[in-house]
Amino acid sequence: MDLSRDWFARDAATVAPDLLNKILRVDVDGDVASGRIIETEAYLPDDPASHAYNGPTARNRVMFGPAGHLYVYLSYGIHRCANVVTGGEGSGQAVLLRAVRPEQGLDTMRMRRERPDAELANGPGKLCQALGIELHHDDVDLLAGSIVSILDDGTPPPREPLIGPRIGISKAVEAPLRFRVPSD
DNA sequence: CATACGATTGACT
DNA sequence: GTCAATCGTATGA
Repeated sequence: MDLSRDWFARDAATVAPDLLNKILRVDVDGDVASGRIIETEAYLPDDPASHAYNGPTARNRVMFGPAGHLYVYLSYGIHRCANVVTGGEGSGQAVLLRAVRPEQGLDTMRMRRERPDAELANGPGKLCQALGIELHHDDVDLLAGSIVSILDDGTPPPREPLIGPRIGISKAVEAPLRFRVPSD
């Protein structure tokens, strides 16, 4: 079932572990690919590592919009990274989707990635390539039955997620804001 | 206008 | 383990 706007409007550090075991589903012209979210990172307001730290810009404006929208940006000029906007409108926070376990549309993902199954979506850029998330999906509303949506299939988040430091950043390096499903 | 640098990945030693 | 690819964005002249 769909999640509510209020569910996404909570703090990023609360939503991030709650997103574990939810389903990320992308429908590109009827070609459906989905996966179970197994790793996330929270980017908070007043967080030096966050794109939103210096206020709204053309790139990060979606982070300051309504919760439950998708924020997609170009990483290292090559890859795409997908985030879920959280918190109250204007607060500028989001949760980075770092890894999913492929569920539906495995053949499509293999075509897009041409990699072993274990490496189809085990990274933020890989997940976007496998599921078909593109830059033009920036600002898509995940609740409106859109091209990209996040669904709750009844699987609860892990009671004790693995918690660690965030990856690939140079500021606030030690903050324990990365969450992962154990043994996955 | 010039330039430095990524919320990464994949190939290679 | 190391390192190049590749370009939009931020920052400063």
